[in-house]
Amino acid sequence: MDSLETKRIVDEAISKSKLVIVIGKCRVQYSGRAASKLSEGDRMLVIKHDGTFLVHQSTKMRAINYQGPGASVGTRFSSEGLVIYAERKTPVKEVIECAFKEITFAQSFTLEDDEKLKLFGSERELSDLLMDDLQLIEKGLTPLKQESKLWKGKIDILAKDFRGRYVVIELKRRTAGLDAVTQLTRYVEEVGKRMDKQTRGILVAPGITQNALKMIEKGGLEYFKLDYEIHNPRAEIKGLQKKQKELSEYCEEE
Amino acid sequence: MDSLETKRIVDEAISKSKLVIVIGKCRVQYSGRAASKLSEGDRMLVIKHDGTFLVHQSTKMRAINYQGPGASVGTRFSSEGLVIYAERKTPVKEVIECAFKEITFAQSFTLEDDEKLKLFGSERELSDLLMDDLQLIEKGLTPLKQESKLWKGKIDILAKDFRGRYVVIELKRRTAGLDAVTQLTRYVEEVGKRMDKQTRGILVAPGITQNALKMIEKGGLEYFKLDYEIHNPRAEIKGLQKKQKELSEYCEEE
DNA sequence: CGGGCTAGCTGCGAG
DNA sequence: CTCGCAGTTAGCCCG
Repeated sequence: MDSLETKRIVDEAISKSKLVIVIGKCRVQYSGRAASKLSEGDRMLVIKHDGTFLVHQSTKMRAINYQGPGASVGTRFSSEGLVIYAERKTPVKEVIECAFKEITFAQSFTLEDDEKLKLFGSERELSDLLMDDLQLIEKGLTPLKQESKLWKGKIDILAKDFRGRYVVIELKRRTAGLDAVTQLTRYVEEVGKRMDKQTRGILVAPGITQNALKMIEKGGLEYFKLDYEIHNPRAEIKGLQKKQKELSEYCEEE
Repeated sequence: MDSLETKRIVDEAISKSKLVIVIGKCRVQYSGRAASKLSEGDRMLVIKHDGTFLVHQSTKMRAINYQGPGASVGTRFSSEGLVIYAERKTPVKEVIECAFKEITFAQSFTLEDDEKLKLFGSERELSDLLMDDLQLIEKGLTPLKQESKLWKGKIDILAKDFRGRYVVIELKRRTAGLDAVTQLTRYVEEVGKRMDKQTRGILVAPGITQNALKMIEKGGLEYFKLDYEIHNPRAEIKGLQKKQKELSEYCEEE
């Protein structure tokens, strides 16, 4: 396909806010938050009307090189042929350039689409379900606040147990790892200092890694296995299995 | 465009391991790790030969619905028209279905591309630079091990200072937040327990959030501002500014 | 395979 | 803008 014709197609697509696809052999260069070079090969370039600039290889989900929404796209000719580029100034100056040696295909399209994705089984949905019935986790547990903000971060659910102790609940929609435990630790530490040394912390997740569980136990925290099913169009909590460590010591244990 | 013809194009693309693009008005359903519904609208569907299945809307970088590499793709006719789907069994059963009401465009392409991206300015590259000259951070600092594996995770750089104290270094290529500090805390805690209570922890990053800095200070840790530039084709450390808190107490301070 | 972690993460939402 | 965090995170690497 002709470079000049391709340039016309891309320029027109940009001015008319259309989506444009260019397929061909190209080299890619990027410079900004990081920098990269990609030698010649066949790729699919997609440019959206919001400035999104995606260079896809023949495999993988993610674009190998890209520019996010807000970029300004342009075309020019170099000694090598047609160069399509996208530039962004904020938060840092970034440039991506795609130099086409051969062009297989180029066409623009109008996409009308106002629909938003309805997603089920998100952490927020599970959190709402738990807020409605914390008893599922433990009898006597009453919700205080969802998304409670501390300076050390944001607590998923803050509650009080039957004895009046604060309970920090960290919820994960999938297997929890060390990061989840450190998060919980951080919150429990702050609530404990600000409110009450007796503050408890419960990690609620469908699974947990070995090391994370070990850390939970050493840290005097608790883990609750949460089984849920996504019925579509909504999630539902199936059953809850306790695995509670006897509240004992927050004091260091070797 | 004709549905039957589109089906033929997609089926042929799958069997011949080609990339195929379908553009048109469609509804999308997904079920697996989560579930979702997307009402009718114009979208671009991209299917790669490795099973990657991407449904793109007219804006944003990320596909609104997708299936990763390894999915098996197929087509069928329903009462509504052509349905293109992708299925995966591991790690959990997942299905995505795209039901086309109208088809604007459908075509397959062969993409030959063996090139890998060369990326500069990655955390690993910065880590290597630091290992070569830890003196930049502090005189008398000598490297012990990179990517040292602990029980509680993986330390970026483990070193010893001029007094023989262990120093855990956590490196971030961009502004560090609370998560980076908790990570560091986790490592310092383990090294401190296993090796030496005097273990220090240094967070090295080009920036740090207010709360993260507060947490660094309260936790008796240190922060070093790392200025680097990516010259392409490699990163280079520009200057290093110390902001060291006098090593004082690991004991709790209110 | 799981486990831990980076990512040019992206995207969202609150301040 | 910044900050904190979820994500069908994806992708990598190492046991």
